[in-house]
Amino acid sequence: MNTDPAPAPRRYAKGEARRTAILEAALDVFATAGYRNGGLREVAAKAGLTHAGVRHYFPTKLDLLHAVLGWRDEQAIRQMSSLDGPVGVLRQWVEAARYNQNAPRMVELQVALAAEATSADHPLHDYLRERYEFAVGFLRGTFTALAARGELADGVEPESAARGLIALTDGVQTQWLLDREHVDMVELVRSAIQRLVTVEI
Amino acid sequence: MNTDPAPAPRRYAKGEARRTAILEAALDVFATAGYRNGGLREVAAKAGLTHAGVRHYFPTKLDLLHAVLGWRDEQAIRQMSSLDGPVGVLRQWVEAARYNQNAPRMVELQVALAAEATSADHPLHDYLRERYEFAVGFLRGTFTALAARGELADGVEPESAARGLIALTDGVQTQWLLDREHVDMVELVRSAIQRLVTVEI
DNA sequence: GTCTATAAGCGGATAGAC
DNA sequence: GTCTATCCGCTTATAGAC
Repeated sequence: MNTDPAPAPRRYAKGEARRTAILEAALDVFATAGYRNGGLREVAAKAGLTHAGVRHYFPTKLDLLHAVLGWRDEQAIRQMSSLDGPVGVLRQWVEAARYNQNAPRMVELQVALAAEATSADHPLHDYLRERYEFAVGFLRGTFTALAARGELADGVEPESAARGLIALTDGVQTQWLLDREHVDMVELVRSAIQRLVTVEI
Repeated sequence: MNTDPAPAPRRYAKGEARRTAILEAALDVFATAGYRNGGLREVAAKAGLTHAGVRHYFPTKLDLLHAVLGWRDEQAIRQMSSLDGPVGVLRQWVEAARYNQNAPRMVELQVALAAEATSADHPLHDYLRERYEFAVGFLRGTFTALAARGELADGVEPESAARGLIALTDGVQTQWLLDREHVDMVELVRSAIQRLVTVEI
């Protein structure tokens, strides 16, 4: 009979390392060439295997991209949700901009993706819609909570403040990619938020 | 002998008229079918000549696109500059958003272009950089003029207000393309501007 | 630049080595 | 479980005539 204790539910070390290598390669490729132009074979080459090997971990190309984006989304959401209140959320929003300022590839990916997934027939169209819907709802809730505390600036409406902040954050990325020396994403996002609330951000 | 007075130093009327006709046709075609799908023959037909005729004025399709964008920029700038003051400029900025709301293909063209011309090696990279540089300078001047009139909201700095407004205007387009029913570009732009100034927009 | 035909490359699927 | 070799159907890129 088996006297061993139940094995710990761990992932296989080699597989995990490969997975990470593939995700890093995919981020690089998608950020440079975009989702449509970036190829599985190029990702595979960067990760040191064949395209069929990549598909062992990520059955479809879309699964791969979702994995890349999902990791980042999860992290961001977890960080913002763990904060003690709406002010913390907005401060974390600024921190996300700071993080992006050190991850130009990720910014390129996001900008490229947002543009190409605009077409209704793009495979990521629905994903992106849901992502924006979630973000708008999340920020709308944040601004509503601030309104209840009386910490919202006069005339600020939660829905349009949410959409506006997201829009500005997106647009700032384009300007930053075009001229990184003269565009300060963090300060632009921070000052925009500051204009929406009465508390110090 | 020639008794006519010396001709005024003017451009060739026919060539200029043709040029304008082609640009109008190209704007229409690109805005309707997009840059990739819009064909020179369709542009030519709308302008009343053959595709070879179009190429006489614009050697390549990219030249034509560049000319269309520059032409449209000039028009927008002329409209904004002809206004009696900085408040008029901001109101015209809102009107530009309203115009875009009726030209979805044009918006798609702009969004796609802004993203792909982000790469340093894109043929329109320099054009886009200069376009943003000019727009930032123009709006910075507008906000500076408002500051001199005491019509700027507290804590608004012209440079970041200019970059922020441009960023928001860009970002709103992406959201609108993803969900035209729930995104009101005009109101989002207007309310953002309203938060920057003390006068009614 | 467009058109047409051809070539190349893509994501995807399978069988099997280890 | 991990991964390669190889194939398929399809889309896209390319070349040459116009």
